[in-house]
Amino acid sequence: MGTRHKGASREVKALDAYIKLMRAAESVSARLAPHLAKAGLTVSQFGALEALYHLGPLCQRDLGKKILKSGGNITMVVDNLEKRGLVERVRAESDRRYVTVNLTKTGRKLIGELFPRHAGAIREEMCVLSDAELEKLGSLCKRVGLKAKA
Amino acid sequence: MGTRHKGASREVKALDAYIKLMRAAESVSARLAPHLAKAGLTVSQFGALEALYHLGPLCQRDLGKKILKSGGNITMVVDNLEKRGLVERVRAESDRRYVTVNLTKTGRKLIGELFPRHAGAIREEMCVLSDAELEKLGSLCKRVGLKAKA
DNA sequence: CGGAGATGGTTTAATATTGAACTATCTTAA
DNA sequence: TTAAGATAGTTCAATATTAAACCATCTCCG
Repeated sequence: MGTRHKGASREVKALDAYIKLMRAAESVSARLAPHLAKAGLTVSQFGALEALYHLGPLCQRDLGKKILKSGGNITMVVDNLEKRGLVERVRAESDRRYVTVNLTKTGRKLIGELFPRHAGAIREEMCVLSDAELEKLGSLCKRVGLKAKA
Repeated sequence: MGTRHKGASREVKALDAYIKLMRAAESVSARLAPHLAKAGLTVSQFGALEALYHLGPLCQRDLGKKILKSGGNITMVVDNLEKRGLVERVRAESDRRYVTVNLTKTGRKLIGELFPRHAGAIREEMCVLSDAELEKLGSLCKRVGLKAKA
């Protein structure tokens, strides 16, 4: 068997794994999103609140890094959260370029109640895998995801 | 150790795997998208062309199922592909509710050239994993993704 | 000091995305 | 045959998303 065939087979395996990875992520997201929608939150809005909840106040740039979104997008997501009174913007005194995003009392209450429920829903989604399989999946995904830095 | 602690540990594992799954999918997508953008295509547009290329003409509903998008979205994606002359809509004679989407000669040429290059890029993205690991990742993802039907 | 360049955020234009309301068409059953 | 219900597609409103242009601010020299 020549390298040409070997290369083709390798490519099929890579494509197949890639497609299944994407489908899994999309399927799980799609099944989880309605859960958040009931609380009137989009996935990004939830992600932002969750980051602020677990990491404390962040500037928009750091928030963007955490939820893997562009600067322009963060402006809009924070805009919408601010309109609903869930977060507030505070211009940093030391360096006036930075805007720190803080959870309001209302926002903290919402995410504090929602997060445990959402975590439960995620556990339900992943329940088809055993503990060992979850770890295996996590470690494989981590390597694929981090490939960028290589 | 009581069930409470066991349950919590299980939840942490599930959350951790979930986050890594999402990150991996987003990271790979983000690294792949610029590749398509060079050809002036978005991920959805590429997905639609690729489905038509490998499966033949499809009605919009089937196209939506293939690329996991809503009906309203398909209308727009096909609109934009049609504007660029890559696909054409044909109203079905037998049942006039259906619109069949066909690749044009231009569209077929584009996806025919682009697909192999894109597949190569995907292989590069997945190259951190061995063949066996790719299969393992694929099978775990498949089970998580298909959980919906359960 | 003062300009050059870097950095954080906003705005804008284009496309994506969904759910819901709506139109057109088909099917079914009374 | 015809009215009711199902189905395919479109439209609309809202938000997401990005890249690029842009403004404000800061830092670092010279």
